[in-house]
Amino acid sequence: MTIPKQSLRRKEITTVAAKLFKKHSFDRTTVRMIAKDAGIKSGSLFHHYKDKEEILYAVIEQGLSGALDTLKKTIKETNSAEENLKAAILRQLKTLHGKDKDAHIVSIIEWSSLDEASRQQLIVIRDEYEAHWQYIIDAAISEGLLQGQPRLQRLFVLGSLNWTIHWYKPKHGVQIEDTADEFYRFITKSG
Amino acid sequence: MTIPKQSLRRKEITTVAAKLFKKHSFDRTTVRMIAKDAGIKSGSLFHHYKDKEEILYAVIEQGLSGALDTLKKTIKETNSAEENLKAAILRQLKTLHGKDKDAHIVSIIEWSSLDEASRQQLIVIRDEYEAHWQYIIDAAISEGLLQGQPRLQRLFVLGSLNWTIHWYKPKHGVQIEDTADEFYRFITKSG
DNA sequence: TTGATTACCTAGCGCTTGCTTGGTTAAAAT
DNA sequence: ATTTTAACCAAGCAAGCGCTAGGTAATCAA
Repeated sequence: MTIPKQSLRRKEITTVAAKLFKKHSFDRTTVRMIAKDAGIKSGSLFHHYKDKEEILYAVIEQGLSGALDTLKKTIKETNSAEENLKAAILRQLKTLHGKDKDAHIVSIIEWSSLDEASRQQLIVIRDEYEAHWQYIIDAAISEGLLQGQPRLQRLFVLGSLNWTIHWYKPKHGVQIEDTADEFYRFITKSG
Repeated sequence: MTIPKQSLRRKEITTVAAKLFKKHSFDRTTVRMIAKDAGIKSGSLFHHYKDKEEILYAVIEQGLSGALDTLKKTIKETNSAEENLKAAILRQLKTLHGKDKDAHIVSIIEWSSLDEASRQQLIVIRDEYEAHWQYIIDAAISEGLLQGQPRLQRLFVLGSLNWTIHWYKPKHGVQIEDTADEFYRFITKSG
């Protein structure tokens, strides 16, 4: 049987899989590749997961949960709407480009590789994540930092940030903080 | 032999493939699916293309070239930097969500499915496309419509627009023009 | 001491995949 | 009238894929 949903070993393998899914995509990553990097034989994977798709599910859950936790903390740690927005932008960029990036990037890119049932389960976390962002955006609009339709503002802001996965390359010299600052000025610049 | 690079039939099949690649992704679209929708047997596909990857190449080339032509026309038709920017935003959204969207969306999403050699060839069109956008952004900065580092401004703007492929659903009632207007206000709003 | 549980391995099955080979037919060119 | 070319089909091969079955060794509770 498979059953053990929260073992340490499973988490390790999930992290290995996240790295591969991000590098090669889900479809082009074979179970043999995952097994090799995890140091086991391919058949042994199915002791931990019932099928390959469950590995993707585990990766995406890890990515979404991690990002949600970070976002929650960020909101708690700040006081004004401006601080909130600034901090959330920086956190989002760090989530996408910091050391735990793999799982979260996979959760964005491979969402459509999940089957409908898995998506229905994970959408709960995703919705909560978006709701927290919406809260930040709404507050920013109330303070006059942003103007316009709340939902569209959130989609524009998050879209720009998420799109950085397609072009941002960390370099020594250019810090992610600089990009975050420039982006904050990009979306506000009213005062 | 394969040789006929610009036949009418090839264009038809490429369009069929674009639709499937957008709906199911490149990897999950089989040559048998493409053949069926094109009304031929799967083996016959290889009379028109040397392998499956060449079909993707054809789709992406179609998508990029189409978008580039449209962008060039848009720049010619307008006069001021403001008109230029407004028009380019609307055209970009129409390219992504209008009737010829498939090939262009595939050119964005499946870029990483190409092998290195194909990418090297197509990067020329892509660079020209980005250069035209940079021209529009630079002009907008000169006029004071935007502020900041030119390259980052372009990436932020295009990122937001391209990200709409993940959420925009055309509805009767809400027009794409409204979204374009709201986006223009989102990125400018200095005056 | 025994029995269950966890974590693996060995070996390979069955299926789908991209692609090939050798032919056919109809139209166009000579 | 004959040859060439373009566009297809029929049949199937080889490779790679996800996944399974049956077994072993170590750990741990009863």
